[in-house]
Amino acid sequence: MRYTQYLLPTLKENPADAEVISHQLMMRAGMIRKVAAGIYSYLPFGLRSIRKMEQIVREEMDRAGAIECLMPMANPAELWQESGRWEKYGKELLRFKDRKETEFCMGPTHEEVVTDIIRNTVKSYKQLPLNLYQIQTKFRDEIRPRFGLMRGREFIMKDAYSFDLDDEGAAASYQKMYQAYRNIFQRCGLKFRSVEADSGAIGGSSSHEFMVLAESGEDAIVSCSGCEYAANVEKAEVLPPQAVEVVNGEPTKVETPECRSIEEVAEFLQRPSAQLVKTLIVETDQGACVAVLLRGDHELNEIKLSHVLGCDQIALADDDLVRKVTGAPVGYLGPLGMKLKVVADQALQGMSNFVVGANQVDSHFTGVNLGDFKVEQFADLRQAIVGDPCPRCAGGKFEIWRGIEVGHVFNLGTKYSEAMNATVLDDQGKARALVMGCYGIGIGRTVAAAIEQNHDENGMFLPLPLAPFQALVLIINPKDDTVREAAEAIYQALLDLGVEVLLDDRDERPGIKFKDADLVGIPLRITVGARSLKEGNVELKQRASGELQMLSVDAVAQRVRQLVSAALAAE
RNA sequence: CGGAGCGUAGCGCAGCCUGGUAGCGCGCUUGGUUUGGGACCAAGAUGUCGGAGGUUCGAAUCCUCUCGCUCCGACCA
Repeated sequence: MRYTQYLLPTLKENPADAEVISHQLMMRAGMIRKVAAGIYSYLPFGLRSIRKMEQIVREEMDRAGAIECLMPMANPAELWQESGRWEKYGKELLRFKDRKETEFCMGPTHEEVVTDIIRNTVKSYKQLPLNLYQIQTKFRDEIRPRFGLMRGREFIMKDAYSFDLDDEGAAASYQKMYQAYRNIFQRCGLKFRSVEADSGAIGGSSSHEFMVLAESGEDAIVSCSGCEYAANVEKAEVLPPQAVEVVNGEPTKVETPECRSIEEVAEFLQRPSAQLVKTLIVETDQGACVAVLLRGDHELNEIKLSHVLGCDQIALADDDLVRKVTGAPVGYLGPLGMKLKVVADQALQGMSNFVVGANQVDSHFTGVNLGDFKVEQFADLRQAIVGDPCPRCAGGKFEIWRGIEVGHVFNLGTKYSEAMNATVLDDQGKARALVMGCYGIGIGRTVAAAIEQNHDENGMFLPLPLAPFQALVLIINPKDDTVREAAEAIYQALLDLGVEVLLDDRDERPGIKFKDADLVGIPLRITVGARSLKEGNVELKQRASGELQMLSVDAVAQRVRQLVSAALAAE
């Protein structure tokens, strides 16, 4: 491809609305343009990366035995009503009507459609297992789209759905996908972790997320320093504390004027915050209020709590509600005399003579012990933190990373097959609901995550398997016939060798070309200029490492070919 | 959804408070000089000032409504 015949509109300045690096760089490198909030066009250069990602995914899915199909973006409401999600999905589901006033939605995911296909076409266990996948544009009307391709409303996703007769089969399908996902992100050249995840509202027994490690990641994950355990912090298990000997104190009311936060109380009473207990009031989706006790220096994990309470959603009560249900102002709540149901983090079982709020302005109790009030239930309710002991091995400690969720594998069970009556006959001639799994990869998000992980102050350097082009031939001065001819020869040689190459044949000053080259980050740059050409040489620079090499005009194409092959083979 | 802010040339912004000929930088066009890390000189082109309504002799500027976009809010007891 010749630059002068291509569309690669680079920007010198960052667009005002781009917050994160990948968004800024994808805009500046002419990969994407915004059309509306969370909705982007993929310009030619960006599309090349997207297509590369898709192809890697496609190859690995095929290799794992999945079969590609393509389902429609427009889904009839009928199917969604059948699964019950037309009501449940909420505002993220973009709904619209056709000219006949029939209701539709833009598919945010395709369990309904795929289940409909399978129930209509698969009748016997002999046709199983099956795994259908597609690479397709999804639409989720996110509350707050942001970060460019990282969290758009319209985005490209690979989604796969497996169908098995029983749980063992489903587990095997799951395992295949898990391995395929590891292969995919490995091939992309990304630093990632696969972590245990909460399966969220979708339900199901097991779930793993694939996280690309990056500072800007929206998720926090823990991994063990000593073993393979890794989990989303939402899910990360915390071990119960060591039992302590309870030294029986007597609850004593103390004045704590103007001390509302844990820090203020700890400071005022001259105690570490780990000797304080905080009381949070949580409102469940059923409208009930519950008091939650946590050690002062710990933080609530709402996901864990919602599981314990058996509800989908919980929210911290606002100040007014707190006062209404406890009679006390925020900052001075405590379990003594609490009328609400009380649940406590298991860490309290390792505490004695702690401090709690007195349900009265400017007052706390010291010397409080578990026997002094009633706790409905103790459970693991807190957020894991750095240094927590590993729940799976002895001696391992938690490390915490930030990650970008690029893939998620779920075991769905029979939730959809039962709701939609997708059954096959087993070898006894009995109808059985299919056991399903679903498996997603955010295509655009993975490319964005790769940029988050691979950039410097001058621009991006996507790993070669994802880069739009593999090599760039940069002509310092296209008006110099000798230089231009040498560059053209190299360009042609690379094309003949099957290398994806961009020829920067623009009549621009060298500075501009170098800046653009760094910005767009094509992995291998061949600079052809009069200076080195005098010795019959050109310069080969690797964008990511900065490694520089002088090579003869005749040798450079072969060398590039080798480097490309090596990079693609390093799986 | 709550809170804050922004819509002025392709991009980044000033002008608005205090109403009176719409500006700057980059980019773009033409000519010339330059040419191994975002050059210089000269001459140009480009705007429904997001939209609608109002106040006024006069509105980018003041008022009302509206649309779009961005940021913050999900741990604080």
